[in-house]
Amino acid sequence: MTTIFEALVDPTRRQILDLIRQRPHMVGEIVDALQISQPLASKHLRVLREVGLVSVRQDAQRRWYELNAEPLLELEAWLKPYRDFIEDRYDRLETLLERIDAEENKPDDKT
Amino acid sequence: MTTIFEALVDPTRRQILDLIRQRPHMVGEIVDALQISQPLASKHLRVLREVGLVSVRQDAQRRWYELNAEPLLELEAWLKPYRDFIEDRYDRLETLLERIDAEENKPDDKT
DNA sequence: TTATTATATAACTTGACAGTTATATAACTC
DNA sequence: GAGTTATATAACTGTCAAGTTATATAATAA
Repeated sequence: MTTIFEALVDPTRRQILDLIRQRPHMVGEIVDALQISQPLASKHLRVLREVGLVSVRQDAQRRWYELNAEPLLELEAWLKPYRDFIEDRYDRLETLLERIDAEENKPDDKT
Repeated sequence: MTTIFEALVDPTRRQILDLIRQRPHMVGEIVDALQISQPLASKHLRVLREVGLVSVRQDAQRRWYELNAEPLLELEAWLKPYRDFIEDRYDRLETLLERIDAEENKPDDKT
């Protein structure tokens, strides 16, 4: 089983995703656009299929690959606690700054 | 240069991040918690340092590693257009359903 | 049917990286 | 100082995955 992380670690696969995000592409188009060999494209597309990031529509000999972004929600979910972590830190900083500000404007401040 | 994707592809490194997200950990604690060898922990921590995901605070012989989540914002940024893609599809589906609904309740509907 | 077009797969090569063992560094304790 | 504790690094091994070349499959066109 391949994780979403493994699927995304390869830069060529990320380029493929960027491409088909615009519109479905057939294999030949991907090969031309990314200047890679045809077997390599097929191989990468297989990995992307396996994790459900692309789906295929057959049309004669051609195969149109299109993006299926839903599996990326798993990555979103993974990120969530880290986003919270950042926000937490930011909130604490804000509180600290407010406290300093309050201190500077105390009523008994004689400056 | 290591990308954020490369840093995150290794499950052990993700475990380390999950750990130190709770609170800073020293190397020995990570070794114990994840049941990995000490050199391996050091090696992974090095990678995480290189991409800026952890920072270190020295305390005698100990080194406290803490999370620095900011680099993950790069991943967020990468995800953005894909999130938009999903939303777009959802919106179109909604519009379609509304249209079907309107069709079913046309004034000249004789059902 | 034969030739052609489009894609997938098999077999192989190579490089990179996870993990190991052994050793270095460096600070503390006695 | 000598020994101990905590971590980093060097050198090595094995595995796995990216990329290549050659070939298979399968639909179309002639």
